[in-house]
Amino acid sequence: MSSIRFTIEKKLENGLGRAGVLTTPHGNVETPAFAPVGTLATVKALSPEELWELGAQVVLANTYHLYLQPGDATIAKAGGLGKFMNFHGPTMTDSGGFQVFSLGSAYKRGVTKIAKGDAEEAQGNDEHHTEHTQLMRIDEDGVTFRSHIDGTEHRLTPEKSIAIQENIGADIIFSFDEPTSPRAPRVYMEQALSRTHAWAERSLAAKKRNDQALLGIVQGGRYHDLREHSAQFIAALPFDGFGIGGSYVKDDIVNVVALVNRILPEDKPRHLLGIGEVEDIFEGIEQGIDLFDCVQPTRIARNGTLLTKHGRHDIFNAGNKELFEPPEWDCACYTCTHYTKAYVHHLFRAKEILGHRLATIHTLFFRV
RNA sequence: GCGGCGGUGGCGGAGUGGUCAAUCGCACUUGACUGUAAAUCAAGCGCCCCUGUGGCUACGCAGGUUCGAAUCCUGCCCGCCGCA
Repeated sequence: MSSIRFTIEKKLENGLGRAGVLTTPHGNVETPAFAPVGTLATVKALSPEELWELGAQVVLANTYHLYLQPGDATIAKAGGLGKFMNFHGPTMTDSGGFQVFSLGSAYKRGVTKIAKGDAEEAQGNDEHHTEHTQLMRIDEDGVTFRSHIDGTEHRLTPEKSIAIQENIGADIIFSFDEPTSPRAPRVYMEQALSRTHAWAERSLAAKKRNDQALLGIVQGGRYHDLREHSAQFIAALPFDGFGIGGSYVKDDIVNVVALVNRILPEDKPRHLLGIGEVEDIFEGIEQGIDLFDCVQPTRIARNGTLLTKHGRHDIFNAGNKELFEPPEWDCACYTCTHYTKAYVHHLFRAKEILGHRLATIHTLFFRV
């Protein structure tokens, strides 16, 4: 018996796309939906009320970060994530798997999970893959890492990740996985994939609470045959839904998603982890994705880039100085109905906090 | 008037005989950002072009010493401080 219910209400005639409703203990999510990322139990720069008002239905927080601070036991005492951060809607937590990548093979190397260029280019072996400064050490059983905050050593395993996520208490949780660099050698991706699969089974076995939905994560990097194998393996396990994770070549994301979604069971929700940008979302929806999360809108907004129908708008640029018009003319968000580009530009120049808030409100409204 | 200190790129401020178009910070210009190590990071920032181990002009002004001066000497101008 799953703690969530997923109902498909409409489907594309010739394709994988669908719209539905995901019912959780903390309310419904009309899918497809975008989950703003609130890593540390806060979507940076916004209050939960503002988040709700701009249309966010669900928030994703992070296991690794909340385990380090304030500690999952504290959140449990507070009554769980939603109560702790005063967000009354559905919540989810990533398993900490992504930090195996971001603090591991990607650490201090300017590597992201998405390789630009084409598939051919990305084939290049990553010679430094195993030997450079990183905060993670991976073995078959789990991961030993050093806190990026104070350097203390910690251990994360599938069992530990699930225990922490049960303490945090989100409605939807994820299995512990190992995303790889898009440039990692195939041999390494195969090893990582078999770990991810073993960890998926252990995550399921470790689960105790029955009021949380556990989603299994499909990996396989940029290799289609590995993706296919992974989708089949994960689909066969009794998860409440699925996450698609890992690394891609930019233009190939849509193909990987289509490939995986043709294999995953139709009646369970599918979450495309950490994606994405505007085009990625349109393509993902078309290929049957129900849920997205991504740091991109909140991060670029804080760094001065607003998203609009007409593309990116860098509010920091000098040209905005005397543009006394809304960031986007026909936008109904709080920022656009009350403030001008000139003002938001001024706030960014002056390093005023309100600038980050107004930029985030607009860009997240646009994305959601 | 005398004495002391000081005048360097938009600003602050290094440098005190050669490797100086000149450390660094700020400001400015532009770019990046995809399960947040991120209110972060990167590049540029005298002028010119064939964009380079390229050319030219620069360290208050004018002279001088030296193979070579932002750096030493002389005079002048300006600022601050002290004494008259």
